[in-house]
Amino acid sequence: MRGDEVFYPMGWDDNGLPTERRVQNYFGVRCDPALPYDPTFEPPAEPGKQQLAISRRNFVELCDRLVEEDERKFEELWRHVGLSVDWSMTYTTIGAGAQRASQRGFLRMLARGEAYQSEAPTLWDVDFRTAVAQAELEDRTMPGAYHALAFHRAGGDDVVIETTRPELLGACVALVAHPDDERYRPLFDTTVTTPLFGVEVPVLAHPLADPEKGSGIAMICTFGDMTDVIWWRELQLPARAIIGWDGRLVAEPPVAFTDSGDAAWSELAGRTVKQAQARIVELLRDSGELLGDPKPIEHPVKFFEKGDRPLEIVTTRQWYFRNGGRDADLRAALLARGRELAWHPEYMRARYESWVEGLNGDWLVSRQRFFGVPIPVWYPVLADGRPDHDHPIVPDESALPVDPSAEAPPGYEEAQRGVPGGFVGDPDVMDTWATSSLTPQLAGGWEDDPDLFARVFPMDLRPQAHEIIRTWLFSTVVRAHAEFDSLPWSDASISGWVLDPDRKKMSKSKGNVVTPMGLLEEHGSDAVRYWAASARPGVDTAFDVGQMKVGRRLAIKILNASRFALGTAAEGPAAAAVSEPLDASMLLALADLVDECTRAFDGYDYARALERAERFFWGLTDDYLELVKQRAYGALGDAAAGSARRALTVALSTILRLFAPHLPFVTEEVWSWWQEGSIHRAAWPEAEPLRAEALAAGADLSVYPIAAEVLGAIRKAKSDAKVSMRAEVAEVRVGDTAARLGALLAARGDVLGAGRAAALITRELPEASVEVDLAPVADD
RNA sequence: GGGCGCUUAGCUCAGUUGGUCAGAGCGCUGCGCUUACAACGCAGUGGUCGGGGGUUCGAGUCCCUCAGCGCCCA
Repeated sequence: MRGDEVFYPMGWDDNGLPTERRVQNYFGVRCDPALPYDPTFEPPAEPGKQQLAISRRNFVELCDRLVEEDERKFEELWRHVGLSVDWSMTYTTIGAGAQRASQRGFLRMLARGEAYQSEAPTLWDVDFRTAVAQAELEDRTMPGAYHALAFHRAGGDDVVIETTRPELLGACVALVAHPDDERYRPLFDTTVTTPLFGVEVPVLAHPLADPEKGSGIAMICTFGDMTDVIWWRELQLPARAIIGWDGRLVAEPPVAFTDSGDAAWSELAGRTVKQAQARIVELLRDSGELLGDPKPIEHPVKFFEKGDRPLEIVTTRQWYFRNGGRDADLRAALLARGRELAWHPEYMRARYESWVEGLNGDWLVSRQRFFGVPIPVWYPVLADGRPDHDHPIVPDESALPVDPSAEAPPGYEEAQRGVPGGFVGDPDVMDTWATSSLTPQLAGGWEDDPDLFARVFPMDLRPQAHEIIRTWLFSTVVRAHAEFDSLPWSDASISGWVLDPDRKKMSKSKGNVVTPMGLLEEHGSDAVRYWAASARPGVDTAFDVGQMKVGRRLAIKILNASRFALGTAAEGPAAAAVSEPLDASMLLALADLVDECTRAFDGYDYARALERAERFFWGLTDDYLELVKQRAYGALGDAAAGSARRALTVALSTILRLFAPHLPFVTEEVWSWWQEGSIHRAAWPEAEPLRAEALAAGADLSVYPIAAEVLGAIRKAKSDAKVSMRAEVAEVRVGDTAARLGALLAARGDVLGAGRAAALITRELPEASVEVDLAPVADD
């Protein structure tokens, strides 16, 4: 509407865990990469009680099938809503184009040293059996208990520590206390032996030990939490991992235990963390090394945001992208990008900054999953059969996308897979954010369509909700900064959430999700859009059917008012320009409205634009339409009627276009009654021509409001008298200042006509007043 | 623990630079079929703008402080 072509494709983020989980539930299957591909496989019609194990390729095929169905439904939904998406440009995060771009992006990061692999303690979801990134964590408050355990000191008293995770005792590598803690200072650099297992461990000092917590001295295990990782690294301790990828305690003790320790371990091996905790508490109680009863507490525990069990920390080899988490200069540069970006609303920038400032490591991008973009590297297999991770083999960019688990790297034959002197493919896929962080590149045809890309990148706007600032927004900034040394877009418009009617976040597990199609059918798309557009940027908004009804009423009002305005135009010719003071006054107010709506949209405040247009429109129908009705039908002569018809036509045309972005269907409908082409490609209204026309007629802005005010007083008098609005009025007496009376008299005919009044008497008074004498009602 | 946001009529919310800003819609009450509109219109009812303090001639509007709610981060 303002002369620019909008590049607005739709993208489906179909890659990743949510799709996998949905496929598992929908078809009743699970992926076992060890199984061979079955080209004839068809999922059962009904998911069985036991999940059916299928090959990775069969699993991915089911994912592809389901996302295709889902995307068809979503497209139908968005078309119904009236989004002006160019559906010919649709992109995904799992399609071949996305895989190519994502792998290309990976290889470029690798070549520049921004992607690297590292064997390190990693946050691990034992159910999904994958590593997860910092951005995917959430803290949940969980019940726990402090268990007081006695460590033994040669020739001295026991040392008592308190831990919430006694099951990790076998992984204990040291005790730690604060360097200034007088209670434990004498113990530093001595050793103690662990209860139950009898392992000798040192007592060390570190400032992260909190003297206020528990007994002030803690056991360091590999690994109970991220603090353990820091202690382990900084104090150069050995690793004694006891939790496997499946979340169960490993079969063999991680270090030599005493004989009784081995016996105890045999009771624990193979148990889940929870089972192991229950058993070890019994064992410690029996041995007398658990002092007193566990003290229940509530404490924050780290979870994968999509996970059901607390995260464990296991040591694995993973791929990382540099994102400023370990590099102060890069962090500063990304913070500067955050300041360069225009945020709507402005205060959302704080979330970006606090996130970037709080990063404590690089971005872990490899996932031990199946439905995703494969990490495009292979590794040589050494003579002893081990993969040589230090010398990854990369494909040529022209060969992308590649699947290293199905294709051989350049210079190798498939027969060499897994054999010494041959190769193995990296088995992992990338984090879904590693692909969706490229959405501007995917949508704009990065390297595939250089002409398009040059025209659309960097883009203007990222619209998204606030909870994924740390993931989608931030990761997209990271990638654009790395690849193009620029922001991916100039502006970000951050929306809130739709909450359920009780202002709770909708979630599948709570079962309070409302899907939109039924509402669109019940209330109409314009009505649902009206409700959505009424929520101010960044603010969560509760689902409100009442607001939708208001929106529907507004749409119907637009139809009716348009019918009237165009109906009067059919009664006779419209003037070339307005001449009546009331009409000119209304046009002046309309010009101000155009300015206000334009300013609001320019500032991304769509809700304000809607609210102002709506307020003006209701005033227009309540007052202006009533005031000009008789004149428009010709009661005051052809010239006066022409001015009214002109004003109504101009006002209708303007208001429709102001509403068009919010209420695309009703405005398009009315537009089609009397205009060529789509309203959505019509020019956005301009204030100046309206103002010029009004001023040429000698406009006085105050005519319209005072005429409306007096009409309102007449209506009130009739309402008080409990008579029809058609009732005749004998006389209206208005007291006011000379200037306002002058404005009122300029619309005298309109006021009398609309009020069905015979006479209007004015007098100058310091206090404004309106008195109305109703005409006597004839008996019949 | 740090940060951000919110707290205005029974409900959902507007109130851009301090001066008709105490508003809208819903709800409720009453009236009305009026050649745009009865699945509607008109009119009315309704709030010490979270508490306290301060700046100012004047404060929902600025400052300080306290409380509650929500979110982000640690």
